[in-house]
Amino acid sequence: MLDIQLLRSDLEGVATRLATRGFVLDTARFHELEVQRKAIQIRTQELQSRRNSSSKLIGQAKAKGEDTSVIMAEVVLVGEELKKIEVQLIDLQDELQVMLEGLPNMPHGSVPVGASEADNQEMRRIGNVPVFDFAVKDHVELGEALGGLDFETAARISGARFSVLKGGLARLHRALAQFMLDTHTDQHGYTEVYVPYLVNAASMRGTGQLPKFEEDLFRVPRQMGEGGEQNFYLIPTAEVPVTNMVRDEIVPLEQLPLKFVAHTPCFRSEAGSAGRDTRGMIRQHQFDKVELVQMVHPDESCAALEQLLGHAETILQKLGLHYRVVRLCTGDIGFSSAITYDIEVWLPAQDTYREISSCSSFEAFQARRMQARFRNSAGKPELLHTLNGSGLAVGRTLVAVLENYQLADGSIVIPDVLRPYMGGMEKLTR
RNA sequence: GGAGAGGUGGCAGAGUGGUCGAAUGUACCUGACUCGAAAUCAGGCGUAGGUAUAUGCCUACCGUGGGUUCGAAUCCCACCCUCUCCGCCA
Repeated sequence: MLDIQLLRSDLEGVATRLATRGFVLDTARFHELEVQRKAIQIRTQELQSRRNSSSKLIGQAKAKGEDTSVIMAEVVLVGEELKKIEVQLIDLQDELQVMLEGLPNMPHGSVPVGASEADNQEMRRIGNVPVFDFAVKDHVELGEALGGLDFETAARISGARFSVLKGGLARLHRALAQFMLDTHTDQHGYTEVYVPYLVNAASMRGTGQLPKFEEDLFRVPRQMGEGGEQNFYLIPTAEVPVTNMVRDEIVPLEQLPLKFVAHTPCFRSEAGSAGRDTRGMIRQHQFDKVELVQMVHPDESCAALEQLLGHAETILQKLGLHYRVVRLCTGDIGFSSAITYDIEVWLPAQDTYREISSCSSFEAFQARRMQARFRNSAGKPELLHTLNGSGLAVGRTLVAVLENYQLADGSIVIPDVLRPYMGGMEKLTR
């Protein structure tokens, strides 16, 4: 959420910056609502003030045993007008709130201006494109031939966009997650957390998935007492539960930065991506991810993003996978993000780079929605900056390992760093 | 699932219809005492919003949402959450 004070003081400036990401801010409507809000709020507060002081007088008069009928008749009139005008004020404030929650974050000044993916900037390529002296197979072919990847059974159990892993492949998947967690906790200073996979609407609102992106989520209806209904939502990323750990909290300054890592499944409805990436494990309703989350002092968020990106890159480097880092342009960054870097890993069967991590700084956008604050050096509560990034998407990393480490006979060499997690196994064969 | 207790400021904890935005303690800040510190004493110290720039005034906020009332932290209703005991259970 953007700071409404900023919209009030520099509406055109905000509109200009949002325009760089293709968002049209209805400045006329906002201005109109603000004018109305101002007038009605002033009137409401005036009436409230009169009611309060009259009521106080009634109390004093009654204490002295004086007659209060005149003043009480007066304050009843005030009360009647108040009732009407308060409804108007609430409606206006609701409409402003809806508008405000629908506004995306403003891109950081360093983000290249562009309309789409095509305008993203490649920052660097690390490692080399592997060369094969045989025709490479994709991960589906490799996995099925190894007897460890089974989409048919998954379809029977659940449907499309699910997978079943077996034997060595299931273990390799687990090894990857363990390796990532250990690296981030032992070498990068993150605290491992285990968190709920079902969260409430307030948490989804806090990180920005709600109210705008409900169709991307799996909702789990939940009957509460006496006709009350509250939904749970399956997390689309660990970002949601982990970032919301500080919702409505005031973190002591000396505890910053907070750095958490979590390995969780992620659930996405993939509405709107029908027909895309239907083959294989690239785009699934359920996948595992190791997520890095930081809550930092506002002065530190840019540096923290570079560090966090480096932490994610370390995993790929240790696995010996070729990748590139892309800086997303204003037209391609996510709704809540101020800056985003994508890491794309090389997939030889597709002869292309595919996103395997997305690292973002949200500045105060999520913190403002969550009321996640710290106590600054002056002793005043101030909004935190939040960041997160995949470190990495486990399913896609498995795909990358299979495709990049395949041999001519369809077996897979286990990367050195994973062997301790594989009982010393060097090669995955049928 | 059953029974009971409770949710108040950074923390602890009073407060059962009017001078309560809220005692008290503690933490924190400032000052005094001191060579300095501790102790002690004095003062200050919630969040958000409006107005607009005045050390100003006003409004809202005591788990959440409704209601009663001229007036609600306080009374009524519903819900959520926490704790204790019993039952069940991985």
